[in-house]
Amino acid sequence: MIRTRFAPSPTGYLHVGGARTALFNWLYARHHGGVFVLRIEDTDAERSTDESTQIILDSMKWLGLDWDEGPFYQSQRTDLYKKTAERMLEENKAYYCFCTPETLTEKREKAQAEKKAFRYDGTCADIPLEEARKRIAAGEKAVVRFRKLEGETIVDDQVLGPVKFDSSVLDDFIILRSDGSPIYNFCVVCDDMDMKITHVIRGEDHLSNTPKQVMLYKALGYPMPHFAHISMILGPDKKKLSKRHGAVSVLSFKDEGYLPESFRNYLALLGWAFDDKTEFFSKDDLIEKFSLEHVSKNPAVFDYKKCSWMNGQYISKTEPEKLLECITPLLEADRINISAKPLSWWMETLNVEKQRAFYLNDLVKSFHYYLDDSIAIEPQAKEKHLTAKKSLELLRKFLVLLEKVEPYTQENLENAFKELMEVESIKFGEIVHPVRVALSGKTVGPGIFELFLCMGKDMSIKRIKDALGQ
RNA sequence: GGCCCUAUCGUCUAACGGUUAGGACGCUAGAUUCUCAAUCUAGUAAUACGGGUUCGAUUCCCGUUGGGGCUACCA
Repeated sequence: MIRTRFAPSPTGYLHVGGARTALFNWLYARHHGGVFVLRIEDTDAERSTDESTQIILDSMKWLGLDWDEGPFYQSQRTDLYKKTAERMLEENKAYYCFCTPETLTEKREKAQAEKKAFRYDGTCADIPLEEARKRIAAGEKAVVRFRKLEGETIVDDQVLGPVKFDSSVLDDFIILRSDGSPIYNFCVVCDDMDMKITHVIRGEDHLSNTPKQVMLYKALGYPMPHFAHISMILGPDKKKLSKRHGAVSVLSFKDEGYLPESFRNYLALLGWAFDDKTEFFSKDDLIEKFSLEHVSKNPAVFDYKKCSWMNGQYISKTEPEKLLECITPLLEADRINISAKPLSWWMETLNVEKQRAFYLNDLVKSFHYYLDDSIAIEPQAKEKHLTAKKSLELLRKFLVLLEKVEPYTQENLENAFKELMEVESIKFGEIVHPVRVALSGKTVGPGIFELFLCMGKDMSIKRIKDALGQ
């Protein structure tokens, strides 16, 4: 049975990189009919917050990444870590260290000044356990250090292949703080073992930690999980993607009007590809086709343009019923009254407007010009099409014809335009632009007849009158 | 500084020793007797560099350079 896990630390929102890690773990588990575990790594009491945990949970739900077990909280599992550490102490695989943070910092700075790598010098490595216990009983503070293994450690990575680390680059690292709380590298091993994780899929920033963990597995006599490290996600400047680059939290994409399925699709394409042409994948496609073999090794730059293009593609392919459901809260937030129009009108208008929307918010904006009492005309649009005397004159004449259109159909609207074009001997383009700007306040939008039909006769007349200042 | 990962169009990527190096985003141009940021069509653009191995290297090996990561009583 394949078991994967996503183990974020709740020190902020869930960002793009974390989301992709979660996605790959989830996909791998689902593809193999395995189990996906969620574990919150909150052993850093200083930085972990409940709000962050909630945001992470919300983000995952939005992306549709459902977990089978958890969320487990490391802060509630200290017994496991303490017992394991105690066992290691007894077996002489770990030892108490009384060096103070101050002396350690001093030594580290000195090493840095000499441009040497700092490694713990083993000052306390030979203190007998009994003596150490007496000193602790007497009130001294001590951390627990792991006695590192000698020789070469090989991480057989599922994405990168075998990666060698020499023992000399590591030192006797701390597994328990002086207050008895456990350190990340130690918890991970205890938990992954306890939760029977078979595949550890995580960001490449954890690759350097892996030899430490491999040593712990060996020392503890635990079976080794498979490791798979996926490359970092970069910003346009090729630096690790961060706040500096703009929106990076998953929820901000939600707020910007992304559909979770499109965002998930784009995320999957960052570091993974199925073949040389397919790029649209439904949830089921992703589950069926995902494999670690097709994960690429090199870092990927997050392309906001392609991401929004993909969102636009999804929006235009989405059924209007579904779209209305998605934007209902947004409409309400914008005080647009949904019951002001029949459902059929919403469906028709959504089908028209979805064609060129990139974000759900674009859709919401478009409903303002259909439904608001009055609209603001974009300055540039007004300048270009509603300022020249001739434009206004034509618009005035068109209004007269429009009022007589009955019944209000595309054919009759076309005839109204034709009549004006003949009488004034003008081209379609000369009248269509002023009309469009009058109706919507914008220079771009749906076809003019679609716009008229969705807007309705009364509102169309009102918009033109408003534009003429009547 | 030390250690580790990595290198195909500007970007995401396909090719797993033999292809006119493919697709997508972007960009440019044309089309749409109505707009465009939509749509359609066309075009632009890449194997970082230097050595090997091989009949043959994008592909395998080594080095250089570039990019990234780690180097805490953070995760």
